[in-house]
Amino acid sequence: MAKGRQNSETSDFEAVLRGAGLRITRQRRVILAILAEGGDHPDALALFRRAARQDPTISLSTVYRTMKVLEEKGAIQRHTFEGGPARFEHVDSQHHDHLIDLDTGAVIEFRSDRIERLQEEIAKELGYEIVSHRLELYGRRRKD
Amino acid sequence: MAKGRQNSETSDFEAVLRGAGLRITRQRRVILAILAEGGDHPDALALFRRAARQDPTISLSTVYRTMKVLEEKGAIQRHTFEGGPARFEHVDSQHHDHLIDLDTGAVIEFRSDRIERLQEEIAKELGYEIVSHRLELYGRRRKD
DNA sequence: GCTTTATTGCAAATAATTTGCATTTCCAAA
DNA sequence: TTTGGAAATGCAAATTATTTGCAATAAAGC
Ligand SMILES: [Mn+2]
Ligand SMILES: [Mn+2]
Ligand SMILES: [Zn+2]
Ligand SMILES: [Zn+2]
Repeated sequence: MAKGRQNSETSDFEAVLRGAGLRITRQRRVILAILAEGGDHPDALALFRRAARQDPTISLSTVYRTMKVLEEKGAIQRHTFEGGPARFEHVDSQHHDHLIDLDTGAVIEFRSDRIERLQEEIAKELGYEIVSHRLELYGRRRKD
Repeated sequence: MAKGRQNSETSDFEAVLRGAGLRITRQRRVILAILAEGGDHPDALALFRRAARQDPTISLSTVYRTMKVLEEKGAIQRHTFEGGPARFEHVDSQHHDHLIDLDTGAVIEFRSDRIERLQEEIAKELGYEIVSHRLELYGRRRKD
């Protein structure tokens, strides 16, 4: 199941690259596979280290460059949670926002159609069209 | 009116500093006055330049250091809008979120109790207590 | 005024990310 | 298949934003 998913995701990525007239290099394949499998939110260095296990010739520059180009193509998303470097995630499923556990650093995903709708309303009232947004909750487990 | 406001705000700041056992220096007074009057969201460099007009001896380091200490004391807020350095604002009125005009860079403030409430609900459902949050809308004026 | 200690300015250090350039690799046309 | 040229890579150096060490300065309380 992870295997099947990885393959299809990887192919999606290749489709994205090809569709954008970009080349499919060994290092891009490795990086993309990691993002697709992982399902988490690694930063550039984490991504680099994981990638280096599969391809020791890969460089941090390439990770950064790949993230930039993939972000432009809409294949990944870049997050900059408070304090800390940018983190990346594979864009496959629907949009979601994040809750960061201040104690563990865990990133929890959630989605609220009501909030999404309210944002649109607010923007409209102000005479604006939303291009993107960012909603992050920072909190701690409630002890009951 | 701007005069009266400035005075009271400045005094508030001094109270915050005094209360925290911090010293009220010439440079802090200048920086704080600028934030209180301005009502906008300058970054460290902008703050430094404005401050330098009133006190040419001020340094960028001091601006950064002052922002850090005031943030810890809750007297100011730090924002990190997409791309671009941290920006600061005086905390006086009630909480609000921001909409950034992608074309002009303008920062528009808004507040929605409904969204605030929904955030709480979501966190609660996930078993969390919100400590802080960040909601930013990025958009452009709608042409009608 | 004098003493103590926080604060400052300056320069150097750090952290994250980007960029210039020579070299390698992809890929599609032959 | 081979091959030519453009795109991508690795490495080192550059940038950007912010922090920090340290000697000098200046608040605050006496
Ligand atoms: Mn996510
Ligand atoms: Mn604001
Ligand atoms: Zn959202
Ligand atoms: Zn809010």
